[in-house]
Amino acid sequence: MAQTAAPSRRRRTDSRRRELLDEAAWLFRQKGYHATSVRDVCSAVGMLPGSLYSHFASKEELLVAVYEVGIAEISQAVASAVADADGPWERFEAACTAHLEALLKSSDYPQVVVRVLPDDAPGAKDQLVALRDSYDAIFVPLMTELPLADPGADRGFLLRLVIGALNSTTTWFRPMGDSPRTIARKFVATLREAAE
Amino acid sequence: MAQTAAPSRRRRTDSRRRELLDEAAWLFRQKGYHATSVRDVCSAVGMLPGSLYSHFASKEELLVAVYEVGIAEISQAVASAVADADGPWERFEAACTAHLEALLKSSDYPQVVVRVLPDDAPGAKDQLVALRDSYDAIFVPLMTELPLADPGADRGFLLRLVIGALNSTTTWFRPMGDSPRTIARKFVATLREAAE
Amino acid sequence: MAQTAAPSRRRRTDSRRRELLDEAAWLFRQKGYHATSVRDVCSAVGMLPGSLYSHFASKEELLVAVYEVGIAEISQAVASAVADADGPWERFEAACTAHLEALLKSSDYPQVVVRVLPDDAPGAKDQLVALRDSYDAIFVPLMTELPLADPGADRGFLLRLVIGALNSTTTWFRPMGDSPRTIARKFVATLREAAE
Amino acid sequence: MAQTAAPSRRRRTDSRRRELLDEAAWLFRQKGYHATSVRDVCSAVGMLPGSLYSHFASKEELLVAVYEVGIAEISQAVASAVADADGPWERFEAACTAHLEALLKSSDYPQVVVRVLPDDAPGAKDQLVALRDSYDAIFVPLMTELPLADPGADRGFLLRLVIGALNSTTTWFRPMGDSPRTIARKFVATLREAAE
DNA sequence: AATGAATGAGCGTTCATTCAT
DNA sequence: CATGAATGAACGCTCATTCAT
Repeated sequence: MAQTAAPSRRRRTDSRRRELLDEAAWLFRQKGYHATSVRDVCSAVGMLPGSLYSHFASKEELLVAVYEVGIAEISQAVASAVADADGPWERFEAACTAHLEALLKSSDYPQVVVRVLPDDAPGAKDQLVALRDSYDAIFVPLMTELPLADPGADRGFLLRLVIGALNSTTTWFRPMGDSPRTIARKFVATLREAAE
Repeated sequence: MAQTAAPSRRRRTDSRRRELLDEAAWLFRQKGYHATSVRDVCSAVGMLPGSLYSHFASKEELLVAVYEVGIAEISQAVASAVADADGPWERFEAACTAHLEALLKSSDYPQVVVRVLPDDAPGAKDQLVALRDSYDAIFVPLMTELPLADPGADRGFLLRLVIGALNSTTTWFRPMGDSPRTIARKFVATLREAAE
Repeated sequence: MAQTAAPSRRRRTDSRRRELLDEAAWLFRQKGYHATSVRDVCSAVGMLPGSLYSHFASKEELLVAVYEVGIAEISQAVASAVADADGPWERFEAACTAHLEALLKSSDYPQVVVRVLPDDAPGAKDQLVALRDSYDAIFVPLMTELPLADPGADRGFLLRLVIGALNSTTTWFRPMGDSPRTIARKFVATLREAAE
Repeated sequence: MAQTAAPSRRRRTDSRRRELLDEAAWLFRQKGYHATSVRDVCSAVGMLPGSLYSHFASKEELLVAVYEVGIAEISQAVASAVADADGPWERFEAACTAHLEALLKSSDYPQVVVRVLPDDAPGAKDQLVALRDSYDAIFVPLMTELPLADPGADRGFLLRLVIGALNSTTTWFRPMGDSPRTIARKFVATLREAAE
């Protein structure tokens, strides 16, 4: 009974932080990092510019936090999709589907990872690169187990192209057209024909 | 006699303009549009910030000019490569090779087209989008004539993925590794196996 | 029984207040008043910035409190040194020695009085000036009783120069060089020769 | 005739810079470095805050420029006073008189050197210390040639006390009281009696 | 007594751009 | 064509302080 007080304060605090993150994710995705000012983010959640610094030490740290959520969301989506699939091609397609759905639906966070380059925040570059790498690592075993016609194919090379192709969908995807799932199916079908 | 003065003056002017373009291309490619200031560009060519406006009406117009050169360079490279090739797959591979070479070698201009999004310069967005589209148009007939296993395949969709994959090379390409030509050959070989 | 709680709590409170004072003295002496933030002081004692206001009404009042300790320490040192000395020159030298030792050894408080000007805290200026004056007053009788060669000398004027000279030692004193006591002896010896 | 155009522009430019310097000197002297904002300085000369940066790269560089003028003024005053005097004590007194007059009359610049500590501008500390040292160096030969009763006296030590005493006059000097010249005469007379 | 989120004002500085010279 | 001082707005951030908890 009496316990509700503390959690409620904590919840309100967390919710303010979350509001800032959500708004930053939206703006970073939409306008990019440099074109989004701290004032933009704060005024969108009804705060004064200085108040952001109760939650994040700097604009760069805010970006890192958005990146972390983005990577967490897409990583988790891919990991759980892969866990449910049987067979190497099926796992690969499941991963691509999950990747595209995370990227193209609802949440803004994963798109920030694609749009905002680590170079945009020099002081946080290493953290951002590490986060990106940690995600790419998920795909490596999936790629490795793929039974390709040419077993000596450069799979690291192919993986980079695959991710490049998938991420480029963010620039032309429209909700009215093919769904992320359909895009992924078409994409993998093309590759699979090539490989077998 | 008296006419010689004008051309020589014009030539000097053009060369200053070209210096600004070259420097802007280098900086936009390296740091992006927002992270590059008019000051950066001017001081790199030994000018004061205000002097840029003798050559370009605004920073956005400077970007448009860089875009134009970038599109012109890569378009011309692709067009002439395609003209020299026989057969649909050969033409397609020639186009991809020329695209990658234009993107990854020597000139900074084409990379600016890939790195700087039209959204970064709202006032020039339409021009930038039109330039991008004019380039993509070159690939459409090449894609159309490709003899795919599934003749009903969505070729517009495939084209976007292909260009996305090719452009993503800018983020990981290193001069010490595979050459652009090699990358293109591997890439097309994979697709060709898939298609036939 | 029940009374023991209160004193112990009070003691804890006092100790927190003292920690803040000590840290403020150190920082005001080292970096000056304006260059020291409330944050600096609080974080150095493991408090949050707002918590200072449980102990002091404002940053200016904190400065006043530090000043008070500084004046108290140096006044007491000088007074007790003077009490132990015989003869006007001896008393004067004892005062100078005590002044320099208070200023240059261990405690940070008296140095704050020298470094931080009353003007730095406009709202507390009068209090700070009064504290400084109360200290200078200790020297007045010592100066008055000094048997100078020229009995009509302007002793108020000399006193200000003496204190100015003594206080300037804070800018160049190094613990490895002459001790405060030695500096004082040399200094008074010079003056004494002049006077007699 | 035609030459007047260029100089007049230059003169106006220089005069804006000089206005900024004068105002900065006044404010730094009056309120200190930290308590004076760039906005204070600019608005006092009818400029916008950003416009200062056409003349000085930073607030610290503005301080350095003020310091330089202050050191130049007082150095030149002392040097020319010394050149006109005969005899070691006469030269010493001339130097003290010039020092005090430079410090206490008309110009604000030299007082800034006394009031603002090198520590206040960490990025410019070395320059400020070097400027201070360059001034002190002027006094060294004057001190060295002084025929003291104790020829083995620590003249470096005495010099620091002398300068400390002289500079402390800035805190209590009032134009209605003794003139700088009178203060210097009294001061040197005291020392001279001591020495001979 | 202490927290910590929030305030409101202000900081030093940079920006793209203008314009008289 | 180029200068360079100036603009006006905005930048990321820090400040002393408040107050509900």
